[in-house]
Amino acid sequence: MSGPTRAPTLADVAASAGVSLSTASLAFSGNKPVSAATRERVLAAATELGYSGPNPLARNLRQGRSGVVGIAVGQLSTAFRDPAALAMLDAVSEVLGAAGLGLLLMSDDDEHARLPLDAVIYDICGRETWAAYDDLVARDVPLVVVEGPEWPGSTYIDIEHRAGSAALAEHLHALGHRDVAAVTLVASHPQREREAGLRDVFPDARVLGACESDVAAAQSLVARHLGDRGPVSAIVCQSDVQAAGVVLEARRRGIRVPEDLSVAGFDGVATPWLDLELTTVVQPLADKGRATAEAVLGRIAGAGVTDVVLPVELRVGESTGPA
Amino acid sequence: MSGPTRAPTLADVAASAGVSLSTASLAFSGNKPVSAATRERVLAAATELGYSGPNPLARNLRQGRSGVVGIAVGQLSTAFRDPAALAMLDAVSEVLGAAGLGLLLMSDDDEHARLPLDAVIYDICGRETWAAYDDLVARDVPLVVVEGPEWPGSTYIDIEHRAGSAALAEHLHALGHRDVAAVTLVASHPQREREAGLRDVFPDARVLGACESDVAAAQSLVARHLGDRGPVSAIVCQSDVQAAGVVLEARRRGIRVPEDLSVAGFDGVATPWLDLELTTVVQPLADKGRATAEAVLGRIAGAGVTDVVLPVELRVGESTGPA
DNA sequence: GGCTAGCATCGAATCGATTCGATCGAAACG
DNA sequence: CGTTTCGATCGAATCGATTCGATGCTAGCC
Repeated sequence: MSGPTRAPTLADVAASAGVSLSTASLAFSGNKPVSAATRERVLAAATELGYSGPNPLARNLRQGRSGVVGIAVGQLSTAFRDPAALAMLDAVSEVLGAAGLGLLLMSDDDEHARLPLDAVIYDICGRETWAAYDDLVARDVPLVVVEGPEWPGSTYIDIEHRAGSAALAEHLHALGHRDVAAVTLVASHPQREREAGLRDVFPDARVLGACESDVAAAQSLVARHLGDRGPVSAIVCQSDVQAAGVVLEARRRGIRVPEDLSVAGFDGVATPWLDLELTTVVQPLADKGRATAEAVLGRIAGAGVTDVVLPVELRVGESTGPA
Repeated sequence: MSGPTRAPTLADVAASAGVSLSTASLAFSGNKPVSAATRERVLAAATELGYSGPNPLARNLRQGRSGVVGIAVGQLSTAFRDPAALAMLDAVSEVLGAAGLGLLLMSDDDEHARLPLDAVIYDICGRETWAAYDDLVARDVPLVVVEGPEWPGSTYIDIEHRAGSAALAEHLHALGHRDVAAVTLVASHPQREREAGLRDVFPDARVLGACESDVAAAQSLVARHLGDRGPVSAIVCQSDVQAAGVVLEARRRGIRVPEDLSVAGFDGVATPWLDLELTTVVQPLADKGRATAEAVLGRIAGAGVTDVVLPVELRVGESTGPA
């Protein structure tokens, strides 16, 4: 009938239903009881006017919350290439989704200061600095840091990097290995912890080099550096994906795993393209994600900071054997 | 000095700087010129009061935009297990991020009606129905559908499924193959197009079965059904990840690729854990992501619907050979 | 019958900015 | 010198809801 008339608001609905704005609001939100008849009338008026529910922007302003939680993951392209990151993300999303919160991806080059975030999850992915951090602190946005360095005021979720790494090292030591090398991730807090665990058993373990958690990256790293520093009977990696790359590259060069070289991973994710089961340190990825999400919910609800450290478990597979 | 006083607002800053609220606003937004001296004064007052910039929730209400774009991907855990999805996501995020927009993950079980979204990308991932769709339409949220069925009012981004699939089929036909089977994705619009392309060349090609784009899923599918329906000299898959699973499973059973069986994929992503290059249909994943993001920007800016169909290209690798 | 409870509803304040139109001075111009 | 123009600033309206406190009305109780 009419031209491009503006979208109806709750006030229009209230007027059309013959009730006050506040009653109409209550009919939608259910925050206080409204008689069934009134609710009917309001909803009918809404349908007739083509009103599709309260404007979330307005509600957000009034309530001071946006319902959106950011998750900083460094570079998107590399962060999710590892199934371990996905497993955790999945659990985070599940818990937050059930609470009605959305999850917003933040890659660290972007300018996110203008977005309204109720909290931010900082999943370090190999970086210790992050441009937006100070800004978030200034804006009083609750922060939950996963496997990062502890920061004052932020909740801290972690796993037993050092103990897990040491348990794996002891396993190798018991097998008779003495010349052990590591493929590491780029410098970061968890990386240092893991190296410390390795050195608890092998004080002068060598570092072959650092690379991302990526099959191809590990392959080319090993290809470049395997012969560099004398004989090595075992290589420990910082992810199963890296370990898979090392196994594949070793085989390509005629080195048998585990007969000639033992290889170990970290995480405990499935590697279906590898025909042997990796020896690895299994971390509870889903638990980590859930703990992270629950920490977020707690912080949003105003609870204090409660850190979590989750246990890991050595799983001996077929990729390690006697020296 | 004082107790838990409420966070300062722009009005406080304006008062402290001795300017009007509107001038203070302009000093931050720069939407109209403000003298340098005034801006200095406002910013100084802000610093002193610990004001961390205009509240995004308030700005959002006023401007009617949230700066957040949703992306629906079905199940998170399965959607991003394929590097093709990640490559596209990466490009989307890059373009949207540059425009100051955030990307919010929507898994299809969640209730996202309460979130303020400026637009939604619908990356089908094998599903044709999606609970929130009607709601989004009712709320007039611009929709961009990637590889989905066309829906009135939504922008449509696609690739040449049928032509690409047919080109691959012709390649196999030229190699002498006559008994060809397909591993498919679950029923969906692109899946049907691709089957049509296959049947343009092999009218009675068989479907071994459908599974997700996942190495392990393809392996077990092939393990169950390879012998089911007589001899097959070539298997076409709907993703390189699936194809990798088929290659690995074939080898496990002593079937050589490509000597005994030709295997083809789709997408053109890297499969570093496979020691042979797959024959595949390469799609421009980054272009697809960019086109999607640009469509979103256009729709948010109020532009009309402009669909995009991107070309694909056959890449002959080492996984296909003479029948 | 008078008094108290309790439920449904309403009016008004509020969330924190952006932005339109008006005003005021000073510079530019003839 | 009078007038026009333009830039800087201000006041007030606005975005669209939620929510607090007050009011009216009905029912229950002694």
